[in-house]
Amino acid sequence: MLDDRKLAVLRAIVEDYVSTNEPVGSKALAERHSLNVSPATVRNDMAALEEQGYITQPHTSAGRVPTDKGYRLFVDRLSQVKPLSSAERRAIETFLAGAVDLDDVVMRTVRLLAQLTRQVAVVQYPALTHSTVRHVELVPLSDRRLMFVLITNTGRVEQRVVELPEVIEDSRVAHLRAMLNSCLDGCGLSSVPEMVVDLPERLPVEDRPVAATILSVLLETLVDRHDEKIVFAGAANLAGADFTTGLRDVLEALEEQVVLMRLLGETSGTPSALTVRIGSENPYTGLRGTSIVATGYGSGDKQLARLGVLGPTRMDYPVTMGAVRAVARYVSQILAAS
Amino acid sequence: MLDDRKLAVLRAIVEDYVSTNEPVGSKALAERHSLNVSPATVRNDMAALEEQGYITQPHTSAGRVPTDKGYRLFVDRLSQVKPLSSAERRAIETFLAGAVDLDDVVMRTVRLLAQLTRQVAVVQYPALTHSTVRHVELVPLSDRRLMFVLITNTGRVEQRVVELPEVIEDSRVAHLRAMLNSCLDGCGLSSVPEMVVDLPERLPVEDRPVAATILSVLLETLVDRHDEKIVFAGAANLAGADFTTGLRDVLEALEEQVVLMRLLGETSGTPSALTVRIGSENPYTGLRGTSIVATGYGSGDKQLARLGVLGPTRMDYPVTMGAVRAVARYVSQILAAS
DNA sequence: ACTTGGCACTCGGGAACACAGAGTGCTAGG
DNA sequence: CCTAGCACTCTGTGTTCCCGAGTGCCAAGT
Repeated sequence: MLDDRKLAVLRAIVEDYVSTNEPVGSKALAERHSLNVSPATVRNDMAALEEQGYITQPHTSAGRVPTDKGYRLFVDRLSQVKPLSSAERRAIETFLAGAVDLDDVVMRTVRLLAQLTRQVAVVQYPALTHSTVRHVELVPLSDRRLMFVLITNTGRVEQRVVELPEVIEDSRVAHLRAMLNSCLDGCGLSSVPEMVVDLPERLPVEDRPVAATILSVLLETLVDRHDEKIVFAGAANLAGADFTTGLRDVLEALEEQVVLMRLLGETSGTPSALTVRIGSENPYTGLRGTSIVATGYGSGDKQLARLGVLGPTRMDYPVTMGAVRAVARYVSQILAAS
Repeated sequence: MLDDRKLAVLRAIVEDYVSTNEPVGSKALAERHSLNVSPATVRNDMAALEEQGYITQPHTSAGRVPTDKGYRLFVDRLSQVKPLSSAERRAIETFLAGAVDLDDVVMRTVRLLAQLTRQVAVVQYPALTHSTVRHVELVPLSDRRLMFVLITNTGRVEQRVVELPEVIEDSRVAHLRAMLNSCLDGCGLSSVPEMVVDLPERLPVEDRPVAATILSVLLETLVDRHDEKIVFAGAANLAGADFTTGLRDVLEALEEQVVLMRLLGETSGTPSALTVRIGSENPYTGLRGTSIVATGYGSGDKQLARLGVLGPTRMDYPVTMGAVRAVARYVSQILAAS
């Protein structure tokens, strides 16, 4: 059905179209790529490819353009991820190494990725869910309010102000703090709720209301932040490209946490594998015309979160995939080290 | 030189051009606005206004368009800030009231402002400089590393990992923490350096190297973050407009912290006053064609930071200014209350 | 002295049109 | 199964033409 040469033709079409942004015709194809066949032959193959929906022509007698299905085949079978140059690797390394805290790591990552791919980069903050508690801190603000701070092993810090049901003096706060820390230190955030359920009973009866209040805020924090924080950068790279759907829709989608979330995708299968979503495969209507290349990252074996790149369907997939994979690896290293 | 009617004509031109986005001609002007003069008279006035550089025509015999100078006059003398509707006020209030922490406040603010003005909103995080220390926390991570956390009265949290020169056990950490807090609690960040200068001497000699390390990180934190964090939202609102300079430049500018910083502007005179920068008055070349409306905000009398809106020169200044002013006030309230 | 109506003038933008060129599909021959 | 040739079909571009909005100026009116 699709012999080797037809595949070669498809590959050539994708490559040419990506680099020129113009529909590619049979003659140019036969010349530029060493197919060793005549344009007429190429035309026959193209007709077959079009028949099966891999390419299409914008209007009669213009060149051919890959369809989403064509890109899909290209990504799955005709391309291989292109590794970065060693210069690029060094650049990544030094750039990421300068980060001072988690915010900084994420910010540098997203900018780096945007610059590397010349597209829009999207990075999700490391999930709380898979982190462990490193420290819990209670800071008295006034006699009826205190600030609750949760520090995780990935360097993330969550903070909330808690209104207390009663006045509480510092020594009791200190005691509570000690209890909380001894109970929670090192335990996974997902197991916090069960660890904490019988905590009030182990406290003197007069401390229980306060403890309950604090715990409810703690649990709320864990739940609230289940919708994780996501940042993006490189919107300027969209300026040149033209989308079927209009630039506005794309920008709007980028500012919706929820949409970004679904874009990066639920971990499908192996978390460290590259996920590619092409055009209409996309869950969000405003983003037909764009493709997403994403992957998970995380220290060691656990996947902490995901990052990726969004660009026009007409993108250089091998290069983009290479960049995404490389950046994910380096970030994972950095996070593991801290 | 510029009698009342000429000013009225200028105002009418600005208003019409802003709402229609098309050069406005003498006939339409005389009709729509009740100037009670003939088109010919209007033409004479327009000629005078053009002579003095307040308006210009894109090409011979098209309507007139305000110049930057024209907008400037309009803003300074011909318009008055338009207050928000009470519905809008309520919306602001409820939307901002739901914020749980500082990040949340800033995020909600910037989105709110973008939505309200249908333009790009820019918000600077409350400056560390004018805040005071609420608490300092030291969290042991391993025997040679600890996390240093600084909490300010505006709810901002700064964190750094500190590599220690020697192994240190928990009791000494606790002692250091107590010292730091008793010394720094409540004191303004700007005065931290002097407060801290003689601290090592008040410690047992064996703690001094460790204390010095921590203090140097503390001071570094204060300096580093002098370049404040800035966020923006509403980039999608740029999609429709066309800039003389190209959308790309605008988006690029928005991703440069430094540029944004200068955009919001150094506090010129009264911090709570509205600053308007129109087109070429702008410090950054890529942003000719855009105007900025900004103002300071802060709890009480101290200005903490600035926020504002960026849009095409052709914007509805009275409405935009009203929205910026209102949001700044509400944010100030929220911050003061927490 | 200012306002007004009249008038000739200027341009930009859209419609109509022709044309060159790229690209195609088809068919017949190797 | 590949190839060469050929007729056909488009798009994009350049040209021309014309309409109309809008102007500037002038002379007459208040």
